[in-house]
Amino acid sequence: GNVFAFTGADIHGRFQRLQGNSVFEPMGFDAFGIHSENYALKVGGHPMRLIPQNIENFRRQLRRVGLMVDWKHELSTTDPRYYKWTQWIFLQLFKQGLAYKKKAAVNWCPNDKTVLANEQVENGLCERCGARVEQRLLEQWFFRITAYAERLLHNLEWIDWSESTKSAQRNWIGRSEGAEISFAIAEIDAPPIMVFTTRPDTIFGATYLVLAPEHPQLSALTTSARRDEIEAYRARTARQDVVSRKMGESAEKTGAFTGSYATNPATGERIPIWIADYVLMEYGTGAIMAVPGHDERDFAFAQAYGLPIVRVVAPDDLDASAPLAEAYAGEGRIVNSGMFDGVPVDEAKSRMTEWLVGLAAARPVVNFRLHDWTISRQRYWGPPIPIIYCDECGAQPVPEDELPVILPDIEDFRPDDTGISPLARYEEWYRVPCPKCGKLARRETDVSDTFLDSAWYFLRYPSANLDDVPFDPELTEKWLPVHSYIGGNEHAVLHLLYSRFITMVLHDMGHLTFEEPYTRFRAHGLIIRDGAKMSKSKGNVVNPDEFIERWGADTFRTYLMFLGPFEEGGDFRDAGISGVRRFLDRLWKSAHDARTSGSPDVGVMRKLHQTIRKVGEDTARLSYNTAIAAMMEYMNVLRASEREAHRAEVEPLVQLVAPFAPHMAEELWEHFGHARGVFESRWPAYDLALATVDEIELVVQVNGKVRGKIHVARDITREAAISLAQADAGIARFLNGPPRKIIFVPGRLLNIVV
RNA sequence: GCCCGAGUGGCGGAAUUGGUAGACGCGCUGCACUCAAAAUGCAGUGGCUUUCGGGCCAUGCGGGUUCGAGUCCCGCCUUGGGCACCA
Repeated sequence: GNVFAFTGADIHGRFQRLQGNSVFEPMGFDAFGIHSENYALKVGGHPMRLIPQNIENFRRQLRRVGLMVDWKHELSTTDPRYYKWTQWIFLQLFKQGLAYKKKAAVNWCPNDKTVLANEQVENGLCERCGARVEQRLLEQWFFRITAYAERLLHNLEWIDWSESTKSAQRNWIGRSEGAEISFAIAEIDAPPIMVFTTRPDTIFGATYLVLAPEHPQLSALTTSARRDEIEAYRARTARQDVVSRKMGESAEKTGAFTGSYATNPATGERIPIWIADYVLMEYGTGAIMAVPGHDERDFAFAQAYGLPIVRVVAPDDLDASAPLAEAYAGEGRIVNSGMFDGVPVDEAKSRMTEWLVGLAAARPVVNFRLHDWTISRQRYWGPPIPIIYCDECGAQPVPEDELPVILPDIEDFRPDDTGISPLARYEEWYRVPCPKCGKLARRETDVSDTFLDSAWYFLRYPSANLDDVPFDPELTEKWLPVHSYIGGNEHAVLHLLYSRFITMVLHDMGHLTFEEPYTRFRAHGLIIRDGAKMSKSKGNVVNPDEFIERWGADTFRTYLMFLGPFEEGGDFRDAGISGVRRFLDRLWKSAHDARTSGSPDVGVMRKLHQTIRKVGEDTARLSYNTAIAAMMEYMNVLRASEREAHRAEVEPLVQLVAPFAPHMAEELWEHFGHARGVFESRWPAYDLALATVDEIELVVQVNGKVRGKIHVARDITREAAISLAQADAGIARFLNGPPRKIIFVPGRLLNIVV
């Protein structure tokens, strides 16, 4: 999978270079994080010793694949010269108030013994190890990514990215427009309940309120008669883990009555306040107005507890008093809602919000699904968060000129279950003077999330060898933002979202002139083998070393690109590679047998220019499989001419194939006597006159069915085509009757309707 | 349930705007070369039918628009991915 992605990017880079562009193709290693640390724990080694060995192996393999990488700019996120600046970035966010510490319910992986970001939890399971994630109340560092939610969403409209990736980000950010509505409490003296809804138009149908079991206002609203039941319900739901709670969509709705009532601001009616675990504290205000007539979940709950169900929306063809057998969430007109009766749903949303705002009972609100990014990790293998806690001065940033805070080389780095990092066991490391008052203080012992390391690495590449700045302004201006980024969609809501956020922050602080890190992003597809995605756990991986050994790097690269559209991936079948090898062998042979005497064949040269055009266009849009097919097709023409090919017919093909098979192309280029490498040359230009087909097979249809083909000049006129078609015996026999209509598409077809 | 994407021969896949469906490759069949095999080269290869000219049917299913639909529209089915008791 890695070789597939890198090769695809490399071909693009090499192609751009042949186009005469300056290309910077960097490579780096991101080896901080749980993944590497767990590996070290498993094999009983130390990451500081193991990582360099692994990197060496990767480097060897990547070189073998033939990537045009500028190794002088290689970087490693575990290098203090790099993570010094990762810590610097933390401090920039801290300065802006975008890094803050709070105690909150966070995702805790009991297996990896650390906190995880929301983005690292899939269906309640740790994306890394698959353990069930628990909720723990811990004090953690957060990045205020939610402050950028609107912009992260908005910019998706203009950045040139794969639609699938943009769609994943949109879903993740999860913007919804609605209103926060205030429900006053009836009878007792308590502050109102705020609810969030996207359907303010249905407020006349709100027959009860529901709070999340953890809602902070709950105890004030629980009557003494109900206290025992409420407490019992809370205890029962609190015990359930995240997974079983969230999988409850189809399960029965349960809840408990608080004993208190609120007033519906639209109807003035007294409605009961309940708690139920189908309302989540993490979203909106942690409370909802229940509209059982028009919300599936509310409907199920109302049925279970015998609460009133009122219709306030009716489809156009239905009576307002028609009973509801199930929640109706479709289009229609407002009913049973006083002066709003008859208003279409869409219009009612804004009109009713306005009305409620006028009553001081509501305000328009936009809610996001996106949460702030938890970046603390209670693990060893990461950059220490550069903060010092002082009893007098509080949390103090480490002064920038004291960076990096070096991760100490310690023997026992195993994580434990305390929610505290292993670094906290090393007093000699964490005891430091307060940077402000000088009194004895202690370092933050958590490290930062690996995704922070990779959220800015592209900025570092051009400046990889500079030690006094994270990224040099001039170099950054010259090379960034990244013009072409190719990656996997698994990073859509992780790396790709985080790096956009960090870039925006640095832009807003004046460190960058651009606010989006990657102007063009293309998600590559997945390699399938034996009917499944290639993965170590499925045991269907291919070792590149073996294939390169047997077939050569050029054949391996070209085959990977030939198996399907690059952006969709493909089916890796071991046998299929032989066809690509055959093609490269034939090219090798043709080049060596090429004659210089005589002149090239006109027909072959015509095909050559058509091929140059197609390969160029296809390669530019990452349609590598069709580019390769076009070269193969040309090779077939070259061979079918039953004579030795002329050098002029073969030489340009060497340049076309060079991005795919660079090693062989270099050899052949030298064979043709060039003193400089093939990548010093320019992509051959095609002659438009030659590349344009001048004679075509005009398709002749009768009543839309193909009845014949006539060989004609490309620019044949309608009249000439018609008379030629009528003269053709094979076609004429279908023309039984005078033509009623004739369609002529120049250069394409003629359709005679009789 | 909502949002993206995909369904085409035995297989992987082609078909810029509606205009010859199946390019290219694998596999398969036959032939040449060889003592033989491999490699290589040549020819054939969607299905059914045929008097060997051809004819009919075919792009997940059912409708529609059009002279003409893999491509556009409506309704489904299957499948990959994202989100999901998100109000």
